[in-house]
Formats: sequence, C-alpha cells, structure tokens
Amino acid sequence: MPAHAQLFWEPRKSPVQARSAASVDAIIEATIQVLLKVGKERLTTTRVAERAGVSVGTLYQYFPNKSALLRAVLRRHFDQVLAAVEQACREQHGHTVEQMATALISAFLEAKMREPQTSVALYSVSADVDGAKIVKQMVARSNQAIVAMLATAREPLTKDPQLVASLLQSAMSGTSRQLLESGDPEKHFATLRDELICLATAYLQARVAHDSGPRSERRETPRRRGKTRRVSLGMTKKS
Amino acid sequence: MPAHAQLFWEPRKSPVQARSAASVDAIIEATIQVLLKVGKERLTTTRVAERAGVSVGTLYQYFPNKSALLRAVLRRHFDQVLAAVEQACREQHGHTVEQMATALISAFLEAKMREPQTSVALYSVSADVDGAKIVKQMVARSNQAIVAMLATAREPLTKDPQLVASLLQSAMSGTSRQLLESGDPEKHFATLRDELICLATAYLQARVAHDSGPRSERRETPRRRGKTRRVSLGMTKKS
DNA sequence: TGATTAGATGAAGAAAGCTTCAGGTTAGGA
DNA sequence: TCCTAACCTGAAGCTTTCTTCATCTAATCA
Repeated sequence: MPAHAQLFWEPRKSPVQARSAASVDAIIEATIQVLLKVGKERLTTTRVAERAGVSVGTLYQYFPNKSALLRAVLRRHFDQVLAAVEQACREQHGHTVEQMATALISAFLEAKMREPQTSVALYSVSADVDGAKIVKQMVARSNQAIVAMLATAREPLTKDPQLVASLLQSAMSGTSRQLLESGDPEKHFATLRDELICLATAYLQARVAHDSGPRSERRETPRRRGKTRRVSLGMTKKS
Repeated sequence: MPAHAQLFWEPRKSPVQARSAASVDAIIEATIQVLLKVGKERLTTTRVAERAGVSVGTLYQYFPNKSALLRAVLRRHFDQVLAAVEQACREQHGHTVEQMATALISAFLEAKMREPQTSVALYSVSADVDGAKIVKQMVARSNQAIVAMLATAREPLTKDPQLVASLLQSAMSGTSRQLLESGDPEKHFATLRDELICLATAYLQARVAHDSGPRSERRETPRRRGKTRRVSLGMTKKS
C-alpha cells in the first residue's frame, strides 16, 4: 500500500521525480493526438500509452481509469479558455460595456479557436465523462469574472448581473460551438465574432440604466459596429 | 434474400403489417425510457428490447445497429423542436422583430423543455452517434424558417439575414443547453426565457435600419436616448 | 556502494455488449 | 383450409478494451 494519499480520483500519484512529471504530460498530450488521429471511438488506453512512449501500466499509475484521463484532458482545455476569459475581464475593469463585450468575446473565441480540431473533438469526449459537471465549474468561475467586470462598467447595469453574465456566457458558447462544428471554423471566425460582439453589445446596452423598465423596453438601437453570428451557453444562479 | 430493398442504413425493414409498425414505435419509446432509467452507459440493445416487449432480434430487424437506433431517437426529438420553430416562424410573418423574437424563442424553449430529462439525456447520446451531423441538418432548416420570417419583418434588416438567423440560433441553443444542464430547468425557465427574448430583441433592433423614418408603429417610452458612447476599438469592418 | 523508494513494463484476466441466425409464430390471401 | 411471407425469438459467438499485478529498472540518499 503506497503511502501517498490514494484517493480514488484524479491523479493517482503525484510526480516526485522529474521523469514521472514528464510522463503525465506526455500522456495527456498523447491522448489528444490519438483522439485527433483515430477518433474518440477507437481511443484506447493502450494506444495512448504507446503514443506517449510509455506502457499502459505507467498510464494507470497516474490515472485510475480511462475516464479520469479524459477528464484531465478536458480540464486542461477548459483551464486555458478560462484563463483567457479571466484575464480579459480583469483588463476591462472600468471600461464601457461595449469595450467589455468586445474584449470578452474576442478573448473567448480566440482561446477556443486556438486548436479548433481539438476543441471539436473534446465536445464528443465531454459526453462520455460527465463533462457537463466540469463545464459547470468552469462556467461558474467564468461568470464570476464577468460579473466582477460588469460591476465596474461605466454604465451601471439595471438587471441582475448574474443573469446578464449567464446570458452572455450562453451566447458565447453557443456561437463558438456552432462555429467549431460548422465545418470550416477559420472561414467564419471573424464574421461570427464581430456579429456576436454586436449582439452582446446591443444586449448589454439594453440592460444598462436608461430606466428600470422590466423588459421589452424599446431602446434606441445601439451603435452598429462589428458583425454578429452565433450564441450559446448560459448559466443561471439563484437570483 | 429478402425482397425489400435492404440498403445498409436507417430502417432495415419497412413495416408492412400493423404489428411491426407498433414494434418500431415501441422500440424508440423504450430507448428513451431505458436511457432515462439507466443512463447512456448502461443502455444496451437487449435492455431496450425487453423494455419494449420484444426480443433483440426484432430490434435488429428494424435497426441495423445500436447507433442507428440512437440516431432515430435523436431525429425524432429534433423533428419535434423543429416543427415548433417552423410553426412559430410561419405565424410571425409580417410582424415586428420584437414579436418575432418573442415568439421564436418561446416556441423553441418550450419545445426543448417539454421533456427536460430527455433533452438532457440526448445531449450525451448525440456525441456517440455523430449527432452533430443531424443537428446541422436541423439547424439548416431552422435557419431557413427564421430567415424567411425575418424577411417579412416590419423593420427591414440591414445585415445578411443568414448571419442574423445563425446568431439567433446559436444564442437559443446555447441558452437552452445552459438551462437544461443547470440542474433545475423548471426553476429558471421563465427568467432565462425572458432575458433571452430581451437579448434577441436588442440584437435584432440593432440590425434593423434605424434611419428609415416611416412609421414604425412602436414608439412608447420616449425616454432620453442617446448617450451612445463613441468608443471604437479597432473593429472597423468593411460592410 | 547498498538500501530503499519511485517509476516502468506488458502479458493476460475478466467483463460486456453487439449482432447473428436457425428456427418458431402469426396474418391474410387463394 | 392451406400456404407463403412477414414477423418474432433468444441463446451464444465474437470481438474488443479496460485494468491488474508480479517483476524489473532507475533514482536517491546514507
């Protein structure tokens, strides 16, 4: 019985020597490569191991099972996107909602599109590993960042910031998914991004001061800039 | 060799007698029930068959394999949602964009939420069966309907209708997904729906010609409009 | 250098589920 | 009634992948 806490989840063993850390990384990298090469259906732990240049046994020394491995890959991916979003939000404190929308959406989409193939492949993986749970955590943190940013907007929001952030989030994920699965993400990237920015901006400006009318309030159309495209993903909190 | 065209895809055999037609339906129904009861991972063809009250052999008489069965279930689900969307779009011809947004979103969300559990479960199924392909077809048809509707709007669009429809679509799917996976869809339904309507309306109005003075019928809320800030991040797009 | 722990290996055990097919039933026309 | 086609049955073959574990090698430290 090993001494190190042997919890039955994620990393089975924590790297102590350098080589092991290298293995873990190689394994995760290999997983993505195998995924892209043979697809989710034919991704086996053995294949991943050999691609990583280690044996299956080694793989199982760091990941209790295939599922955990896949989850680790997912987490790493989302972490990268989240980091981009959080940074963008931080940088926009005190700006206008339009600037915020632009920065937020640009950062998000760009992060998601850094490796389109991978992003797409991970959608399918997500379903096999309760990815929804991971996504939920990420979305929660992402929402936090967005809410914090919106709170500092030049124009004060009239609506529950959580709700607004949630909608933005939904619109972003929806659009990015649509984009990624459109067959040729690169091609529509700029168009969709600009249109999404327009959408977000219009929405935010509709949720800014100018009265407390519940909704459906007729608002003058926001300044037009950028083009828009898709939407998706949402996150609700108890109001 | 059977006489009936034995193409190697979807329905393996077409019902001739009444009992077989009943079987097909029972099988699809059973699939959903098993899915909800034991989850995607433990859904087996045998289990589906016994739940449907037939034998596995019968199942395989109508579906070439498990995948095709799942695809059939997916299709049926999407068809229902699509039907709701198409009807709503048809009914809104000639109305204002706000009315359109309201009707479209209400119809879509309501259809998706008719059986929340099922909708959620199908997300995971989708990944195992190239659901993206099916979704793509559905989205295409849905987009058609939306574009056709927008073309008749009281306020003419200034942007590529396809693009606008696409964004709306993305925003809707994104939000509905968020809603469904939020743990308690019922609870946030109304809130998210209304907010999404606000978002869509704001967006559409931003994509409408604001200069055409002709009576626009909608005029309430003569609030002060213009503090439109100028801020322009490098975003100049060529129209 | 020797002892001890970390890390690596990979053949093989074990489990499962998909799919088939040879043969039995039922419906409906002649 | 008889016959044929449509339809149903379900045990078992077949394939495949996950995961283990006894054993070996490489570091680290005294």
